[in-house]
Amino acid sequence: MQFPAVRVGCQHCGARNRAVCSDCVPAELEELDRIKVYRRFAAGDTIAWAGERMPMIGSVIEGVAVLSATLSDGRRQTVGLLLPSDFLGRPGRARAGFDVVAATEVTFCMFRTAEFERLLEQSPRMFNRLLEMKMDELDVAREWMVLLGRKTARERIASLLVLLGRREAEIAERPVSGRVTFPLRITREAMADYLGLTIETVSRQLSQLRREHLIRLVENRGVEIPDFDALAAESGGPE
Amino acid sequence: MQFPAVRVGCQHCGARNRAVCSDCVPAELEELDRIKVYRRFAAGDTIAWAGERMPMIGSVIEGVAVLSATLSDGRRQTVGLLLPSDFLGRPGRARAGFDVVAATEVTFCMFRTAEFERLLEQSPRMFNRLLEMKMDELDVAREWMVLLGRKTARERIASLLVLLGRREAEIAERPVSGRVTFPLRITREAMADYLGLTIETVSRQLSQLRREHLIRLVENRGVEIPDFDALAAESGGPE
DNA sequence: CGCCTCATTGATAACCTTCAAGACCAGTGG
DNA sequence: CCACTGGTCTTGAAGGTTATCAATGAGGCG
Repeated sequence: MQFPAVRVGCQHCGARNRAVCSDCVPAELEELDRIKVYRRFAAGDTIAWAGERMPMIGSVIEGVAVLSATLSDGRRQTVGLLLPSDFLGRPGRARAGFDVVAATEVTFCMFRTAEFERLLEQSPRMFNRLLEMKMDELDVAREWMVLLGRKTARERIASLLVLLGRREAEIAERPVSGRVTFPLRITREAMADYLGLTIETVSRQLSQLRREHLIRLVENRGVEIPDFDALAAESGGPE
Repeated sequence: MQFPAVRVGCQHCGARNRAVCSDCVPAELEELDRIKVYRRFAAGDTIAWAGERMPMIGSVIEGVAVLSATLSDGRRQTVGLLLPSDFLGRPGRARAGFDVVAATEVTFCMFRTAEFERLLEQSPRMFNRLLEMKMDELDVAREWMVLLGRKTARERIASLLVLLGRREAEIAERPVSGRVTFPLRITREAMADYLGLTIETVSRQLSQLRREHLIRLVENRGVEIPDFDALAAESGGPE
């Protein structure tokens, strides 16, 4: 299901400093402003199906969407998180490579693919920014391959919480150490799909971390990390 | 250990039609020709360490290199294969994100990072090609995330053999069905690192597939697939 | 209240890893 | 020539981690 969403001027956009448009000059922003459309999706909505045409591409403004693949027998693996300012879509390719699903209510700032590609050609700044973002995504995907291939369930949970906590602190421009608190916006199922686990294992490992006072859970969806570095030490990182 | 390698003119380069330089016009090729250096590495050589400076970036001309991550306790996960024409390095970033290791003897066509970046700025064609290649890498990495997160050991082995068999058939320009034969160039350890398994599990699953006549092994390193589609059906693909 | 989704917890089982032993082969040096 | 060594691979037995199956609880909403 799709809802209309309030359209905000680019100058006041929350994703402005990190999105694909972040290096744009005022003239380019005006152009984007003219062709952009806001789209809001409810939690659970499928935004695009793997293999189907994607008529629009754009940035997440608010909320969380996921990229995921489904095997024939129903097994599912999330292969990417789309958080505010992240870009959805592959310019130059008409079809989606993966399912795109709204994990929470999510708002996109979208463009018709053809129009966006035309602007991209005329804006080396935006083109460059897109390359940077795609290379960042690639690094993130590869880090996640390490998690999926080699980390234990406990380490996977810790890694995810560290990732979300770090992202939260960055956005709030707070130090990423000591006490960190943030809302877990996604369900256990979404966590399991992302971590390559089952919801039961996710639940058990969260409980275990809670029993060890490495985290606290507030009504299932709020996370408090009393000592960020202590949790990070459980995430099986490289050093 | 590093060996000198014969320097070939770009016009006659085997990677020319698929590498980052594939869309370059003659003037750009001349420029690249002037600043390129060939480097050859022996199987097992470490080409770059994660976190260290990478003074050169460039394309694989021949052989296989892998990108991999190592956790503090020695667990290792391969996160990318570099095959001929693939690009190594992240323009704009001085340090390697992962270890780069020669899986076989491998030859690179390399450039000083700064010089390459300068050319990149002046060549929208090459810039565009680089973006395409990075987005391809991203899709491949995400497909592999599905394997690492959800597939069984048997499916992982089948997937790898199908991948290698398909590439072999493509290069030989033969149909990718019926009987397919190719050399396994890599060790069981390299397979295990790529598949997120142990060498024992790799060995057992290969033996199991052999017992079921889905594959034949010739002296441990040659693979014969009597019925490609039958093996593909064991790979746990999406449909 | 009944019904739904989401989450937790327990019991059991499956799969893969770990530990261990041995085969095979190539290279090396006595 | 042969013993010795190191590397690669296979196979077996045992154990651990996670999945599966099942029951229950908590919270939202008609």
